[in-house]
Amino acid sequence: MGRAPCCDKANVKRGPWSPAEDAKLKSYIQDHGTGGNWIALPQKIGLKRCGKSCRLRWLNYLRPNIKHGGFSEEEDNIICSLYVNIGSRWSIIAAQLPGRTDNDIKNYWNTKLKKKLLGKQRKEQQVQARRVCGLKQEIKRESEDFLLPVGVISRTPYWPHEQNSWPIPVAYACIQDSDLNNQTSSIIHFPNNTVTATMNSQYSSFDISVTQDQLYPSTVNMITTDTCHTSNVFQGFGNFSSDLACVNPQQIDESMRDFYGLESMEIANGSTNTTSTESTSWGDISSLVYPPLVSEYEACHQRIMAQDVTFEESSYFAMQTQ
DNA sequence: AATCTGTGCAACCGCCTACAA
DNA sequence: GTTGTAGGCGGTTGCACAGAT
Repeated sequence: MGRAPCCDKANVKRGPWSPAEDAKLKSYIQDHGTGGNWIALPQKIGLKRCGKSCRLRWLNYLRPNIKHGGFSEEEDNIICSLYVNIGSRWSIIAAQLPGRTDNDIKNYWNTKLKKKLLGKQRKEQQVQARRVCGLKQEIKRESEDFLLPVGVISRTPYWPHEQNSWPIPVAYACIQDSDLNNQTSSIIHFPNNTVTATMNSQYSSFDISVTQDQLYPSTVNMITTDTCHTSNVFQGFGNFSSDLACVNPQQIDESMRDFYGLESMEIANGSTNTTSTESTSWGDISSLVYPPLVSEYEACHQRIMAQDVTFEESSYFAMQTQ
């Protein structure tokens, strides 16, 4: 049968640890080690504490070389970078920061770092909003001067969050090809790359290719049951976003979605759909740590190559590589 | 001076996985 | 193969303190 019960929960002390308890636990572990059995440890040293509580106290507070507070700028960057790449895997993040505990990093993130980043992002958004406003007027002016060929979108496309972090397209077109099963291609030119979206009405799907300086051509395919009016492709994308699964193996924190302009990656029915990568071991994650921009670019590129990315992320990827 | 509100952080809770019996 | 606990982890709670009203 199974092991002996963990502890008598009715007879264990809870709440803050006293200095005497700390001293007892620290002294014993330094002399004898944990013995590989946390549950038996408090009884051995006469502490009326649950073994789990002892373990937590040792790991988060009493362990030698623990650092508290005073996170450096470099540590901030590492935490942010890893959070973007792997989410709230605090123990993995802590493993990259000697002397830091997962609990400490978690608290630091929730109470300070998140707010710090949001403040930074709001400032950037304000600047970008002013830019977008000016560009919108410019595009509108230019499109009015243009003699548009059949199929070219003559309206400002729907970008779910263009007021935030979206890349600004410099040109876009919608082309209907009657020779290819009435496929409709939408081509969006960004300053340094091009996103081509081809709608295949037969299979209710989109083929999206992102080309960046001819170096990273890649294709993703998004199946959808939605319908998309050829004259309104971009509005269609806005709708599809709600049907797409979140690519990251964890739910991206609301604030971070906001930070990176990925709010539209909401998941249908409020579920936390993830891809098959969820249970993947992260292995050596050092490449994800630094420098952030390069690692995010590579991670995103890998996902695109694996056809495991949403349209929004493709655009985000395009933006990041500019 | 008293009360309210926000913040930081230690500790707990509940869940999952590995593994001993 | 099954059962049930230990260990580990992320999310949440609750308390102490500081600053604002």
